[in-house]
Formats: sequence, structure tokens, C-alpha cells
Amino acid sequence: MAIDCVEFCKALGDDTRQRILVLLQDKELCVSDIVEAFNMSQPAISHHLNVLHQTNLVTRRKEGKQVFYAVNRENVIYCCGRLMAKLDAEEACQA
Amino acid sequence: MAIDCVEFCKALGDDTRQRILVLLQDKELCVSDIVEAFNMSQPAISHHLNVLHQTNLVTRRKEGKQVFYAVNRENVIYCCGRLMAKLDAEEACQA
DNA sequence: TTGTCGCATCGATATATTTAGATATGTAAA
DNA sequence: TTTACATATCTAAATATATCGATGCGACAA
Repeated sequence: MAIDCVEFCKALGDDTRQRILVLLQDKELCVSDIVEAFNMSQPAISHHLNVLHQTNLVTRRKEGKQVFYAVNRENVIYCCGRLMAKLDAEEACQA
Repeated sequence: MAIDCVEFCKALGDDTRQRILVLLQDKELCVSDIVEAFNMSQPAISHHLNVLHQTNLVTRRKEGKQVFYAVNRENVIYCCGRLMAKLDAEEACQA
């Protein structure tokens, strides 16, 4: 899996996207569920979901008319690890 | 120390800034040293150093005419930890 | 088929970011 | 003082990003 630490941070460098990831931490949600949680238009949410999906931070699953998103936990962990390695910050876990 | 995970990621969401941090990993450097390492104007580098300094990712030390920058390793580690905790990605260290 | 729902995409606008050139500021040397 | 140097700040332009309303498209129901 090709990881770009800059793209990873760019994807996380937005409050809405971080909040979406936190929201998806426990449970898979469809787009309209996520839209409800934000005071923002559906296209705006779709845009952010797209950014998260393109960086592999979320997975997408189609079911009927709905599309369910979930955190791609494995890749989030992997990217965090790569970033820490790049920044030479492995001790972060002990904090 | 007040940390904002979004600001942290924004600061890291730029290739030049990540490269500056990597460059400063081993040694403290003054602005002109950093400018030399990049194909970019001095004001542009100063801008990026300012972003890194405002997010506490680098320290600044004045010596005569020069200003030396160094990684604020402690805070980088702390921010990485906070980000991982927020993303529920503590296992990243084992990777 | 027609209509409706859920979501993505398009087009446009507002805002933010990056960058360079010009200039200001501060420091040290001549 | 005058000069040169190192860096920061200002201004403006180019580019990227976030956002909305409108529209398109696929899936299901009537």
C-alpha cells in the first residue's frame, strides 16, 4: 500500500473530516446519517467522504440506495505509524 | 499545552514543511541553511517556519544575525500521541 | 413506466494557502 | 555612521480548498 504522509496529514487537516472519523469510530454510517450530524450540505459531506476514501482512511459499502462508510482502522494505524517513523516520534505511544 | 489535532495536521499537511522537519531532525539549522536546501525563496521558507513555530513543532533561537530552528521533539511526540488517541490508533507503534 | 429516495457530480463562489518580489528590521562589521 | 547581511513582514498573484445549489444517476417502489 503506497502511503504519502503529506496526503495523510492533508486529509486529516480539516475539522469536519476529523469529526467524521471520530463519528465513524464505533459504527458504520450511511451518508445521510453523517449529514444529520453536521450543519452542512450533503454535497459538502460527500466531498469530505471522498477525500477520506481516496486516502484509504474509510471504506465504502453500497447497500441498496445507501452507501455505508466505516473507518479503515488498519490503514489509519499504518499511516500513523509511518508518520511517527518519519518524524522520529515513536515514543508517542507511551504518552 | 493546548493542542489542536487539526492544526497539527494542517501544519504537517505540506511537503515543504515535512521536509523541513526531517532536515532539522539531526541538527539545528539557521534560515539560510534551510533556504539552501530548497529551491524556494527565503520569504516562502520563513512563512513555513512560522507555521511550524506557531504550532510549536520547532523552536527558535536567535544568535547574532542568524535565527536557528530545531525540532521541538517533545511536542511533536506529544501531538502524535494525541492524534493517535483521537483516532484510536495506539497500535501504530508496533508497526 | 413513473416517481422518489440516497448519493455523487457539476458549476460557481468564497475563502485559504502558497509563493515571489519588494521592503522593513535588527545585528554586526567597516 | 555607513554598509552589508540575515531574517521577517508586506503586497499581490496564483493556486487550492470548502461550500452551496442544481443536477445527474442508480436503486427501489408504486
